Amino acid sequence: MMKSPGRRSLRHSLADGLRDRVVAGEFAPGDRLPGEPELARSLGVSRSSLRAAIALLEEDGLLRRMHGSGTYVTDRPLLRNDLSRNFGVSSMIAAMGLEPGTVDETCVAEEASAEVAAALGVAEGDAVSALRRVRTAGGRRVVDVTEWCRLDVLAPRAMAAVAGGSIYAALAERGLTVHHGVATITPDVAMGEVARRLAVPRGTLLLTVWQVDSTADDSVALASREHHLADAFEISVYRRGPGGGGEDER
Amino acid sequence: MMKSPGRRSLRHSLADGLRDRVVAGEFAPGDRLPGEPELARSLGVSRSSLRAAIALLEEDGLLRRMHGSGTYVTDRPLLRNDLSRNFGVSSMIAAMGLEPGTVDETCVAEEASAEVAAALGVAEGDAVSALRRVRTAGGRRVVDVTEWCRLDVLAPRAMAAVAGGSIYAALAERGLTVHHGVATITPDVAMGEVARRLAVPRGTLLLTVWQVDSTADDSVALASREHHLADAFEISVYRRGPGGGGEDER
DNA sequence: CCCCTCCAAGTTGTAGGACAACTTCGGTAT
DNA sequence: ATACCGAAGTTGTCCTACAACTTGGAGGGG
Repeated sequence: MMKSPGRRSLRHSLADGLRDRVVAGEFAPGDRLPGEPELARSLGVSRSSLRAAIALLEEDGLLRRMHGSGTYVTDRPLLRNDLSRNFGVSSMIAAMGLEPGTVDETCVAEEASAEVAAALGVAEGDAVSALRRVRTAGGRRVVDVTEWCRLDVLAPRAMAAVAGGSIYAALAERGLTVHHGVATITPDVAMGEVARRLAVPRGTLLLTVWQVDSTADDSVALASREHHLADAFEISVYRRGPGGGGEDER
Repeated sequence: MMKSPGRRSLRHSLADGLRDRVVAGEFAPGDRLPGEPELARSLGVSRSSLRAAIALLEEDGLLRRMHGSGTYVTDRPLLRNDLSRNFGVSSMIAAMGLEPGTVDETCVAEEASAEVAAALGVAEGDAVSALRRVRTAGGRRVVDVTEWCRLDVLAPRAMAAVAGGSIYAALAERGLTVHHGVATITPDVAMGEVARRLAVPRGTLLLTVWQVDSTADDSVALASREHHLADAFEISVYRRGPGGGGEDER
């Protein structure tokens, strides 16, 4: 039938549409959705596709299906900062209702550290593009971000053109849409340059997020390190299982 | 057709089976799986159910489907500690190849703090069951865990019977299988009692995980706070999107 | 020999219908 | 009032067919 939005797979478009309707409040938490046959008819798609879309949202924890009963909206209010979905610091800040900003932005070509080199698949010491900036929320410095790219992916000049915007958007314009990433979280304290950039005393508690982003074909597009002010915002994760990952649990 | 394992929905059983075969190495990272029709026949299920199972694993980041080409195993090596799936500290420790242990275990009824009360849905100051213990990995103290329950869910006596085991198992025996949870992560430093229990100097960096676990019908079953030693193990998260959650990204 | 085009086979994506398994709720008999 | 039963509605699974897409190889032209 209709095939208006983008050309991602139909079930993803359907899932997005349903997600929007849920967050818009059309279906309140705890409500039961219309039956699949009816909903599929009203959307002009087959029940198969609709079910695939619902499965995505169920996996996200937004919906919950009960055999013989119906499909319900989860009671859980939307996570303030769901680390498994929200991408980009500015969207996290915006999600809290604060005005995102950028200061102290510098962009250079630098030699890759061992860690960065391993992530980007280059040799240690090779030149890579690096974009460093401090993100502000309502004028307050909250995150110190450094992002690294291979030179052939985004030259320093192109990286500098990002200018306060999202580097994901710049990559997407070059046909490199980030599909997923793996983030590692460690506690930390502000020292030296980081403390100065964030304008906090040495020893201030930080949450450091080291992340490697890849495209749909698993090629690494971006590596980044974010130093978050501990009290700036909460970082949450929706955890599934157990029961989805094998029966260990001694 | 056959319906051997458990009686969770078929697609979840299929997903578990496939996941096991992948982690067992039957399909190496980058490999292409057999076609859906063939795989469905060999498993004795319909292609619809198989597709639903594959969709789950794709959402987990384990598989990747490409229209017209095939279904591939993700290159990403299995995350050491995927916070969005691994449940329970002992399984995290076991996943690292270390021997999990428990020391300093105490179980009492105590008055609920404001935070605990809000999570469990009781009034502040009401009595709740509390289980506190230190988890060890290979003999080293790595996590200080406190878990709270409503009295009618798990009485202190029943909670004490857990004795070094998983509280999830104890809950499951009472028909309360934990279906999902929401974890909030903050950096922290060891102070006072926590430092003493973990046998580290004051000021040692910690990663604190506050978590609320719920059953399939969204009723809260358990709240917990874990103080992780910063250098004990890495905590990682697989992040999907962007493109799955609406087009913000200024 | 190299390169380009085109086609055929194989793959995943979607459609649509049928039935099974399950829940819910109201009616009915006890 | 209570227990039982059944009809209606819902999600779960199966089946077949076709559309959309990718891949690789055959074949021809340079």
